[in-house]
Amino acid sequence: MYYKKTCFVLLNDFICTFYSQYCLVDDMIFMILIGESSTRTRRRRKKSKGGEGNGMKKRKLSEEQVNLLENSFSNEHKLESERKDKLALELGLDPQQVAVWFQNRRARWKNKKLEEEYSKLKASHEGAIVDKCRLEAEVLKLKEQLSEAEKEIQKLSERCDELLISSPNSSYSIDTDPHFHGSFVVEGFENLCVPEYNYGHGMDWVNLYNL
DNA sequence: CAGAATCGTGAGTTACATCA
DNA sequence: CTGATGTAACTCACGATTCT
Repeated sequence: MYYKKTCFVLLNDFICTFYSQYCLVDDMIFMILIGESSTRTRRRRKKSKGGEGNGMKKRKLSEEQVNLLENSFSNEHKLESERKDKLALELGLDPQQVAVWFQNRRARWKNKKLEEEYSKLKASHEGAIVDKCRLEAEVLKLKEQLSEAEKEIQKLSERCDELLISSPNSSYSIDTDPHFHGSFVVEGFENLCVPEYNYGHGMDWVNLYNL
């Protein structure tokens, strides 16, 4: 049986090759599809006028048939030979039709699954973008706060300089005042630890905490 | 073991039916 | 009537299994 089918396919291949070479294209014969995108050649099915010709007229499966097929598909996506024959008998269809239906149904199922997966990934991606925006806004806000703090420190530093210049002979000096040894505290920055060696004019230490 | 035949399947395509 | 869409049917390639 398959031998006959193979012979038919081979014969078709021969006919197609022949006609493609000699460009004898007729509505009643197969044509060769020469695709640019594909390396392999495909036979183009001829249009069946009124359901005659090589193939049976395409007919829609009844609701009952589809329901039964769907039921069977939900149980098992693969179709063994026995099940195929049994289903075909039950549905009054050709086993080949059942096989084709399962084949197409698997393709549809796969497409649907891909679409669902894509939707999930898209939603997750959009969520990540929202998070990113929120974090960027937070970073901006923190940078502003830091800038304000720097300005405040700068002001204090300048004030210290002024005090030193205005009273050079005063016994009240940074060197002698124990309050200026070690770290000092700026209002609102109690937890900020300033290194002892660098509380002069420079703001370099601040950069240590810069983002 | 090699090669041919057979079978099942995925991927891609075509043609037809249906609907807005 | 027409274009879009869904789907049955088809083609091809390929891997696995069976046969010779």
